[in-house]
Amino acid sequence: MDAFYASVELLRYPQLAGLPAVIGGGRSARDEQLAAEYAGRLHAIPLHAFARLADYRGRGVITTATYPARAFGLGSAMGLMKNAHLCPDAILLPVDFAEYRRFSRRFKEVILTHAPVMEDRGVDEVYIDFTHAAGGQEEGGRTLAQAIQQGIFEATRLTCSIGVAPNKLLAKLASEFDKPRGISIVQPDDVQALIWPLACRKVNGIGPKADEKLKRLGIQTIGELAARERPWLQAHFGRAYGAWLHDAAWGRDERPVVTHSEPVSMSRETTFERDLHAVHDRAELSRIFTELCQQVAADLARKGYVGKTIGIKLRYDDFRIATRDQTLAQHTQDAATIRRAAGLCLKRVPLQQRLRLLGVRVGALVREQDLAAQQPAAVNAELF
DNA sequence: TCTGGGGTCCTAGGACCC
DNA sequence: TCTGGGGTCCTAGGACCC
Repeated sequence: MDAFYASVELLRYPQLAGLPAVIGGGRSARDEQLAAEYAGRLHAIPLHAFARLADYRGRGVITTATYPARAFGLGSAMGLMKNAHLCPDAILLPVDFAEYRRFSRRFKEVILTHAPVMEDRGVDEVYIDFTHAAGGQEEGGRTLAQAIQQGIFEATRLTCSIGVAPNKLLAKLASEFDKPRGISIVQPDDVQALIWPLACRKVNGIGPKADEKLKRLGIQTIGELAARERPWLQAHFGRAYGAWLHDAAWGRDERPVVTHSEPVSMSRETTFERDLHAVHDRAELSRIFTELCQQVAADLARKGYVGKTIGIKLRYDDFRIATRDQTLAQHTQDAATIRRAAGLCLKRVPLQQRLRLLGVRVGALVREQDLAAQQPAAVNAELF
């Protein structure tokens, strides 16, 4: 989807069209106050919008920028405070995940009516298997891609960009060729001309660390990566990742489109408005900790899962991260049980330094009803 | 004036078992 | 005096993605 969060906000507030706006920030008490202050001042801005980016004082990042905001150099994952100077008058809107999820469901429903084999890749992205879908083989896939774009636009007034290719790796690269509203088709023979000139970082799976290392080794583009011998890459990046890098550079990818998957873990975490100290801010920290446990417990219950591994995550004021976890004898979704186990985890971690973030995670998930069916069988097995 | 939240997967060492 | 080989589970950290 093109600038998904921002596009959804533009549907609600068409008066933002053409203006630089960013989605991000949080919902702290101060955010709410700021919003109230602006409510009466700018008739064009909705009640809960924060208006000027320069006036924001929170610790958030930009999740999405409208295309006019991108022209100012604003983009996702940027710190809001740090980048406010790039465009002080940009309008800051709070994230509304519930709304984005509603639109996410709608556009995915449309896709499923055209092509039933779809892999969910998050709120704004999917892989679609065109192989056996109507129009999927016409005009190199363009017929189906156009039908999907049009169907999504009619249902949601949102636009998307589609890449059609022989596999997921290439399709993902192709989808970014012509944003927004683009359709790009990459055939197997196009790898050299269309893919090799791209920066390695464009490949899904080459992140900042790997890209940095590749650059140190004199490799900037995918073509330069393809030119290296497979064993050489394996010597520098490990057997598995080195081989994968080589395959990726040659456009090889055999992964299927996966239509269903089970969650492995659920977590809740929060960055504090100010850094907190385990001793000086004990009460506040404890309150937040309990709340996080209650939230995960509620998430588990709502979705019908129980988990066995309880974990915590801390981010210190210097941004270092520590995690601890503990596996229980039995699966649980109970807030108090999670709180107790998480509390024990917390005791195993150094707490001298100030904390920026606290998180609680429940892993080793099993569906609630599967567990009920499983347990008697386990008891029987032990009898023999 | 620094840098969100919710995930997945991989690696590597150690415990433990047969 | 000299200690295997394979497997699973647990734990901590880290890379990466949306």
